[in-house]
Amino acid sequence: MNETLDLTNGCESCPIKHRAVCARCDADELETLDGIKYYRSFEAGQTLIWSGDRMEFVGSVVSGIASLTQTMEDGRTQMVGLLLPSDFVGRPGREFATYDVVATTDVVMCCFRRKPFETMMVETPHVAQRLLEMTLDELDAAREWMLVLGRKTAREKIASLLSIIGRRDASLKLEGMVGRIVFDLPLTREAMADYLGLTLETVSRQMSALKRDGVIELEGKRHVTVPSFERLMDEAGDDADGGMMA
Amino acid sequence: MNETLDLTNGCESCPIKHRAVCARCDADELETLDGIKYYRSFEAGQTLIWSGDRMEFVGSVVSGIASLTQTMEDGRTQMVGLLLPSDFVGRPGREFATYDVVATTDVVMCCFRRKPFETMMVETPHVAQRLLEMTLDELDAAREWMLVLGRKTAREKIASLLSIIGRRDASLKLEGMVGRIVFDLPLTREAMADYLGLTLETVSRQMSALKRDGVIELEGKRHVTVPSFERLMDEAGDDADGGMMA
DNA sequence: ACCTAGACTTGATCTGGGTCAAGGGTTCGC
DNA sequence: GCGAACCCTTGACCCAGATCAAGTCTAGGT
Repeated sequence: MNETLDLTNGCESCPIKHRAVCARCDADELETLDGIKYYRSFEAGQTLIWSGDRMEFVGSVVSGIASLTQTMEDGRTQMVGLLLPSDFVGRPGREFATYDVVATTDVVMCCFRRKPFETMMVETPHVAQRLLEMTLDELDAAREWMLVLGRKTAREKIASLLSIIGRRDASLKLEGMVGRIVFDLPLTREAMADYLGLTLETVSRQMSALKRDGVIELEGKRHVTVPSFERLMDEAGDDADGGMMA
Repeated sequence: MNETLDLTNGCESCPIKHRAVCARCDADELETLDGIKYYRSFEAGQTLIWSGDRMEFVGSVVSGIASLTQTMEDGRTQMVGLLLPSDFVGRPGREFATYDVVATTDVVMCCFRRKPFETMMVETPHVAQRLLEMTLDELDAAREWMLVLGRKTAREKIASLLSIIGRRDASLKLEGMVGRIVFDLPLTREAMADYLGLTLETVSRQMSALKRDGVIELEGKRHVTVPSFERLMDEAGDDADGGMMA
């Protein structure tokens, strides 16, 4: 299940893309980065970082999916971020983690030791600016998610999640987000529930309902076909310019 | 109701605190900033920026409270950010707003024209780094709020909101967050509901319940006394080291 | 003094999604 | 091939919070 690690892809996934940071972007600097940058693999289900742990590295996801989750003492958990390839993990300047980071599928990370990374960041304006951009994108995503969590119905929540995953997945293959989309759900029903603030039973019921109503087709539990992305957006309540013409 | 604008406070509220940006931090540079930096007042209820509008400025809140809200076509609204004094508004590098920004109370903003601010940001590493820090803080706050929205009960949600406002308000006056705290709620019941993903009736009922149970005391609708901050934290489900000893 | 409007409270009722419980399907290891 | 461990589905029931509907309280305005 663990794909072979492709270093070229690793580079393409790198969100930093700066010669002083990403060795793959400028191979002749590899020497000076020895011991600062390294790859690391995690198995599905493994917790990469526990909340409260000292963070030894920051880095970006090369392949696979990880998630940030918060847990209350009584066990209620909420996923607060989904880390897809090229997403950045870790907060420069903060020594201890404030969320659990869990591998949802098998994951390969491109890691940098935290301390030297921080030093480098101060000296390299490019990187701070790139990180700022990425952080602002994450903030936007988090806020979009707050609307989903606070105001949407269970059905809309599921449709929203499917459209996010579908969009991100499909954007690699096509432009324009119209018509048929096919992808594999990288999340269990329970993980979906944790993301959406629902129970896994409700997720299951709503998936069945969306299937019954022809919004999605399911092959097995995970393989999803969306016949009409506009219809899905509609169900999500996002209505991205959809439904304009009668 | 609009307090007299105190420029000294304006400076202290400034999150940027860089001589090339904040004229008040280095008065003799004021000349060169003419036309770039300016103050602006808004009345309670006024919408500072509409989602989709071109953003002419970025800036920080000097006094008062503003909020970021998202609205669905059918009118459901969710507050996705609360802007207290010193918080930054606007996304450098993005031309159009993605949320409504609404003045919850009368608000004074310290504004910078967007274009020159962006140019300056590229040339001044300090500012990008400071903005990164602030954005990371906002991201943390947003994620904390996702847990609240997704997994907490109405009573816990109210307690969480009160503890956030109380903490931020009281931190100006005392350290250590223990015992009695007194503050004025800057939000209507409806705004609280929009923040918490509830209806205003539920907010009202839970406020009454917390009062009945002695967690808070109310004088009028807005003046809140919290006899025991630990108790409030407990109600919020945060249990900040509280309840250790039987 | 009276009127109006906005902010808030409280009650009665309804319902979406939670909870509890009993299955089914697949994929392991043996 | 058989049990065990997951992951998922479906049904029956219940309850927290939404919805609908009166009010109350206070601050202005005339």
